[in-house]
Amino acid sequence: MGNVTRNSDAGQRNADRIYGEIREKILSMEFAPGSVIDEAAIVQKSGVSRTPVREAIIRLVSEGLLLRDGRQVRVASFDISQLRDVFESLMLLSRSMHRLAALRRQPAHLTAMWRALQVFEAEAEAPDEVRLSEANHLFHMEVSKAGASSVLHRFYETMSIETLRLSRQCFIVGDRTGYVGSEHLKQTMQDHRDLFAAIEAGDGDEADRVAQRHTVLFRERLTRQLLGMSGDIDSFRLQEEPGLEPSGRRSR
Amino acid sequence: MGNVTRNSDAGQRNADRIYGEIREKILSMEFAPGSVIDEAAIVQKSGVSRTPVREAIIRLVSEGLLLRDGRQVRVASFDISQLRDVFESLMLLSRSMHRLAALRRQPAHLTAMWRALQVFEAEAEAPDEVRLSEANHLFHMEVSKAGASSVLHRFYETMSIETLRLSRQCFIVGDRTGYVGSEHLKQTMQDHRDLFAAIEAGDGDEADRVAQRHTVLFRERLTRQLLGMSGDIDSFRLQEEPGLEPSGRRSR
DNA sequence: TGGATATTATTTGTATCCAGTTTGGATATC
DNA sequence: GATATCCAAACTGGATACAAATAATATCCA
Repeated sequence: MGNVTRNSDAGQRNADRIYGEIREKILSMEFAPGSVIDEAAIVQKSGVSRTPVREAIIRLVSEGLLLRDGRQVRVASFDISQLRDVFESLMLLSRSMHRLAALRRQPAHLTAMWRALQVFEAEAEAPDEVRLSEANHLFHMEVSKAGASSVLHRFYETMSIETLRLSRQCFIVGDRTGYVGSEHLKQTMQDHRDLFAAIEAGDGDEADRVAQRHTVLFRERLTRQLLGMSGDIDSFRLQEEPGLEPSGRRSR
Repeated sequence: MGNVTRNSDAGQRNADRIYGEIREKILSMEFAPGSVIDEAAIVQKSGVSRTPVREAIIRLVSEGLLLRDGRQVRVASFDISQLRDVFESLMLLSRSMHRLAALRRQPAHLTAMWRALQVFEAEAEAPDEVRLSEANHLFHMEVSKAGASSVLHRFYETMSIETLRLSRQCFIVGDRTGYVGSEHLKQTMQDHRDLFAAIEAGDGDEADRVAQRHTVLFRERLTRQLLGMSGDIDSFRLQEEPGLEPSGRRSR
């Protein structure tokens, strides 16, 4: 079960619980980007009253995961005009954060990072994209905790959540041929290990460099997915479609 | 009247109005950092019911201006352990943002920036610290709009709000001797003009450099204020306090 | 007199209710 | 048949009523 949620249950208030549930559904794409949130339905399903549901929605709007669209509330969606901004900010924050992590990590941080890294590598065996991206997110969160200042950590977490959604969105709409076992996944794991090594060694420059590389790698995967290029495009077999007269051979 | 608030009234909903009012009171230090928010009192004064007041509080908690302290809600306060983080993040975001602004500014941005710059300089004549810091904030917001991506702008705005509060807090608790007309103020205005020039010229490197200088200047003013050093500390006249026996001369 | 427990009061979280507004559908008229 | 108008239903924002939890005070016993 996914749990990217901050308040990992132990939820005291109903409002917190509902908040976590809706958030999870948004991040897991169960609530599709752009779809409207039906408050009444959530009230019905959850069994609580409108008040805690409304609080949850208010918070999610404030965080940017939901947004008010005139009268109704929608799940925030992505458009291409945001892509540049997102990657730009991710690059900036990621590099700075990893540099700081290398300079400030404590032994406890290293332990937590290593554990998260191994969880990711374990997940990389099984072909579950959702769990994998979640493990990846959690690894980067551990790193962020290791060194980022509280402020930077918060910003980086916001960006990371954003990219998690973006990644899943691209996975759904885009090309999803054989990610598990792919070259990209191998490179990702290598990056993680390099990041860990640099941070463990306290090498800020190296951490910065690898973080940069890692962000580029991520960006290229997404763009490739979006553009539908599954590696070598030349391997396509263009075959005559049945039921077309010979003269109907289309250009392209 | 201060108006650092985003939704500059025209607020349709009661909740929005209350949100803006509370936010303003927090930023203006009318609601002191650390003090508890009395929901009932706000309900009484505003004349609306608990529902919109609660919505406002929920949003402000989500933004970090308020925070839940067990049962009650307090105005977020500063402690010295945050200072490093704040300046670190401010430096990072400020430099990046100004660089982007130089690379992407449109004519409309330049107009707005120039107007805000002149408002600041006009305020610099009158000795009103609150209005001055607000004009300063608004200038930097215009710059941020000029070039920062939507994401970066949001982060920078958050930091800027944070530093605005920090600045006012330091002004209240710290040394406040003759800021208006001071060397620091002159340097601030010069920085603003240099920033504008660099951005107008599209010189990203220069914008970055000046932004860095400006952030250092700001940081040094705050630390000086906090440490209570009003310029040359040697000018203190140490005089015998009346009503103390000669042997009672305290160490420091 | 001091400490502990019980009771009360205040505050916060939740539920329900009400009013205003908007949307969808149905009917009537052109 | 199409369009316009009106009515109804549903939803949102806001108000209030209710319940639960915590804090404060008072009383009783040692």
